[in-house]
Order: sequence, then C-alpha cells, then structure tokens
Amino acid sequence: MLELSFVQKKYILHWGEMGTRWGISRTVAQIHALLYIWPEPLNAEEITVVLSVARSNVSMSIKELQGWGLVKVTHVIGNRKDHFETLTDVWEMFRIVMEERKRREVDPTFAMLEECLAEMKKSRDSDKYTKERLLEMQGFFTTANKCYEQTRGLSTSSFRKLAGMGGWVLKALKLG
Amino acid sequence: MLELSFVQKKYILHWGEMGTRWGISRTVAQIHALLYIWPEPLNAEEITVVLSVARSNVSMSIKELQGWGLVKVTHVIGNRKDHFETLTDVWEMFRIVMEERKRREVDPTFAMLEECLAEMKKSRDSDKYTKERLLEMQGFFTTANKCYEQTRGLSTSSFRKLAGMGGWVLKALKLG
DNA sequence: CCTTTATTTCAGAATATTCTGAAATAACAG
DNA sequence: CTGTTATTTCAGAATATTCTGAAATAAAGG
Repeated sequence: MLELSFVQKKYILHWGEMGTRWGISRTVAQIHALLYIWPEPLNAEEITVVLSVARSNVSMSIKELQGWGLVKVTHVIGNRKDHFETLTDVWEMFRIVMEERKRREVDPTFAMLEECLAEMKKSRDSDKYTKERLLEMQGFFTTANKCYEQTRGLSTSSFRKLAGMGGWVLKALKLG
Repeated sequence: MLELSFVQKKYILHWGEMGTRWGISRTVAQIHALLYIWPEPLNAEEITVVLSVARSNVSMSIKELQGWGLVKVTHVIGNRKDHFETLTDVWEMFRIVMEERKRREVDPTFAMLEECLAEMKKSRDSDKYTKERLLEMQGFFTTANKCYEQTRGLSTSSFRKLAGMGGWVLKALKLG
C-alpha cells in the first residue's frame, strides 16, 4: 500500500510550509508536491490516505490546483476513479503560476492605478506628490511587464541557455 | 489634521488587499502604502489615527517593515517622536523584497533539496523517480538563481533601458 | 429503475493569524 | 528623582482561513 519515504515526507511538508508563505493553503501545496514526486497519477482516495486529510479537502484542493492549471485529470484503465497528475517541467509550472498571478494580482493593480489617476484628473486633485508616486508605481509595473513579456514564452531549454551565459544583461545593454 | 483623499484611501486599501494575497498582513501593507504616498515622514500616532488601527499594531507592523528593510526612522526637528518613511524608488523596493524572500524562502528550499538528495544517497534510497524530480527542481532553482544574480544589481535606469529594448532576450541568445 | 461507487458541496468546527488594550518598559525634561 | 511622554510587549479577543464530516448530487453498472 502506497506509503511515503522519509525524503518524500520531508519534501511534501516543506512545500506545504512554503505554500502558506505565499498565500497557498497547506493542503493545496502538499497535494501538488505529492503529485510532483509520485511516478503515477493518484486518485483522491489515495491522496486522502497518504496526506491524512479529509476527502472533501482533497476534492476542493484539487479544484483549486485545476483552477491554476497545474493539475490534470487522467484515467487508469480498469479504474473509473479520476486520477490526477501534475507537470514534470518545473519551468513550465513556474510560467503558469506567474501568468496566473499576473492575471489575478498585477492586472487588477494596474487597473486600480489607472482608475486612481483618472479620478485625480477628473476631480482636479491638486495633490502633486501622490500623483507623482502613483505615476512612478505605474511606470514600474509597465516596465516590469515589458520584461515579463520578453521572457514569458521562453522554453525550458532557452531559459537554461540564457542562465548559463555569463553577463548577458550587460551584453544586451551594450547592444541597445 | 492629516486626512486621506479618496484616491489615497483607494490606493492604501488595494495595497492592503494585495498584501494579504502574498502573505503580508493587511496593516503592514497599508502602512507601507501610506508612507509611500505621503510626502513627509509620519509618526506612529499619525498612522494609528489615519488607518484606524491600534497603536500597538502600528508598532509591530513598523518593526516588520523595518525587518524587511523597507522603512527607516527619521526625526523631525522640535519633535522627539520617531518618524517613519519608506523608499520612493519602486525598483529598489522590489529589489529589497526579492532579496529578502530569496533569503527567507528560496535559500531554505535549496537547503532542503540538498538535504533530501544527501539523505537519499546515504540511505541508498532506490527511488529513481523521486530523485529525478528533486534533481529537476534543484536544477530549476539553480538556473533561476543565476538569472536573478544577473539582474539583482541593476539600477533603476538600466532596468528601464533593458525593458525598453525590444527582443533583447533573443539578441542575447544569439550572442550566446 | 435501483444499487453501489465516486464526487462535490457547504455549514460549522478547528486552527492560524491578526489585532487590540492594558500593562510594562524606556526615554526624556525638569 | 519624579512626572510626563513615547514605545514595546504580550495575553487573549476578534477575525480570517482552512479543514472536516455529513448530506446531497452525480455517474456507472446491472
């Protein structure tokens, strides 16, 4: 019967901890970790047993992971239970999380800044300083977003190649 | 008496919301937002009043922000209260946060992976698949860290310049 | 249909986090 | 020293989040 080794437990527990520091619930992060290190797709029942959490918690957490696009359903022949698996490509995983967080947090912040500046204009708000700060923040987000756009589509191998090259930033800056 | 405009409130509330999504307490994020858009350093009492939170909460939250290196104490002549201010350079702020999160979350994860792999070696763990996954994860962190090292020291102006250039990643890859 | 198995939903319990208020401590001025 | 002002600490209240268990719903097999 499916049982975790010492190392596997360690990895899963650590991942759960990290999750909570980034606004992801412990169980969600643990399930993701489990699927990542487990060689075959697992069904909800198995996850329940291995992580010692309620069946319903597994159900909800998997929904959450599916919402992030990190977990997919598969089926095992001769077994009608849903089985779940996650990506093995970590860079791809990272890319997906970035994309989602951008959509959920960065875009709304962008919109908020836009609204604030529009509001100031409309009401002829004379607060120079606040306006300046809002513009600076908007500028940062715009610039950061441009950088992101340039790297979001990179394949794992391009990413590795890029990182392997020393000082490409300086090279790029000189070329500019 | 120090009072917030509609736009200022909107900005601060939004920032508080965003904070909670990234594991930062609401008050901590709000104080940071307030200091960011306020033209002069504020003392704890003023922050208490403006944000309607307990004096002690302000005290603890400022400690937290100082721990992140995002808030500094200053003094106003003729006033012995501590006054607080934050950076105006957003890129610098971002850099500081990245550096801290790396120290608090990425480095320990690195260590954990190292420990797991060492443990597997020592106990002659024959679980090929888990080992493979751990190595892949370690590889990702190593590569990501290299990328980070290449950009951590960039000044705001270099950062802007880089973002302004189209397709530097591709250029850099060709040069590689 | 009816039975069995699988999954989801959701109210409220359990837990974790944040925040408050009171008390302790510190810093200063006279 | 002593009184006053400023700051910090921390137990527990308030709140927010996560998780459970029971009940509802869905899906499949006969």
